Amino acid sequence: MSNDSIFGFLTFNSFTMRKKEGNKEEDILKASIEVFAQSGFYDAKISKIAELANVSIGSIYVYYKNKDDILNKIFEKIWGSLYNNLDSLVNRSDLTMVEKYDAMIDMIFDTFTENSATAIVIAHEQQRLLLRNKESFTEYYDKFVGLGEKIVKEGIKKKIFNPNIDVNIFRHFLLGAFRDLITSWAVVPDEFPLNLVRRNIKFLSKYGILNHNQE
Amino acid sequence: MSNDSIFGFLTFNSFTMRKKEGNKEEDILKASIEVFAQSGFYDAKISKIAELANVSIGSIYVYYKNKDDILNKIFEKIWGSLYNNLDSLVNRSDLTMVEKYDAMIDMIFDTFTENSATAIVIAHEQQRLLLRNKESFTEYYDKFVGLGEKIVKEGIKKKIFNPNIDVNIFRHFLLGAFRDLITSWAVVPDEFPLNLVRRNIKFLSKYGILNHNQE
DNA sequence: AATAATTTTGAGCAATGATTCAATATTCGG
DNA sequence: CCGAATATTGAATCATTGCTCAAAATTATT
Repeated sequence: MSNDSIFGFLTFNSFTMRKKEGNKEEDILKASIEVFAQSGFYDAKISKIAELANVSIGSIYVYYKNKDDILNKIFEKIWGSLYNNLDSLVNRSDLTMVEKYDAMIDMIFDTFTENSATAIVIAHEQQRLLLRNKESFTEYYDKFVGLGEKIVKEGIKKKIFNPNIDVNIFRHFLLGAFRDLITSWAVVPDEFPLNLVRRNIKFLSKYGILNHNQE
Repeated sequence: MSNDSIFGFLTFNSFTMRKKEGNKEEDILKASIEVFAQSGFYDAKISKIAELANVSIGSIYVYYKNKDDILNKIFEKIWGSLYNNLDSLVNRSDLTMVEKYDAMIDMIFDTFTENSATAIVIAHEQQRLLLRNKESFTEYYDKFVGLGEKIVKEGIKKKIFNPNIDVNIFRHFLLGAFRDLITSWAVVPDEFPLNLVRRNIKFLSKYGILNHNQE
């Protein structure tokens, strides 16, 4: 009974506790991302996910409540990651506002291109989920957006960004543009060389928001 | 036999031809747009559409081959309308390039805001349909995009627009931004006053593409 | 009014695919 | 190797809903 401890009451009945093999939970999530990206949420078959994850159908329901739950976990994970990355960026004082803005774009860009299947899933399903789940469908998504707006507002206060721009509208403008471009890239990568897309997003969005270019 | 004429061979067997009442075909389309916008294509029930259109379930299948067919007709109609409007704009020689560009934005904006439910349907389903139907899912959509690119290219040739911008990327940038903003407006109109959205789209997109603002 | 043609109807068929759960397999401490 | 606890399985269940089609209703013609 080597697992005994004075804090034993805090642990799950820890002896005769069988360890789960491999990491089915993660395998299922990865497979789901692929299948959702390929077929869209509604045409995605649980059986196909099970097959791809090398797991039985029943196992899926051990780790996830249902099909929707899988989708939610996918969002939770990617927006959590984006939030954390943006969080460590937002308070850096060694960057100018423009550098910070560029870094934000790079960060979003990198995250999505490194997870292109997830990007497709988000591009396809997020709008619908936001509607269904009117109030905050993901804690992290809201936090992420909050941080993004913070950067833009800071830029406005420092008169680097155009104060006539509505921050909320700019947010949708940028994320919307992002979404279409990332999806297009993920579907036909050859038509959308990454460097080109990144450069264009930066240029187009920046010179729409910089004070620079006022009449 | 008052319907007889020397062109009688051109008419359908015109006697004993019963006229259909009202306009079920259109009623069904309108109801579908509402239901699709409300619930999304997959959660939309044919029975609900029938109810809203004041029509029996069976009638729907007289006018449309199946559920997908209805969606296609919705796209065909809105993109056809957009194409026609843009077509009469593209060759006008009484406008400067900037005026023409602004008019294009206004035209898209007006069409979508006058048909906000359709706008939501497009925002939600188009990506998926484009994927599924890789090659040209709507004749009019492709034509519309072609005209849009023509305007931008003309602007570039006249050195009004920045020649370093990739036209294809700019197209996705603009339409993507549009999509998110129109959807957001349609869902929570109070948070997105139309005039403000329109002005911001124009400003943000223009000053990203005008030669004006180069460093 | 009778007939014929067309339109409308909606209960029920059929297919689909998410989810369940009783049975089986695996692991672990002893 | 045993027994207890946990993990895995996938055939069977169950609910859902798109779509069909035989019957009923409507309209036009004579």
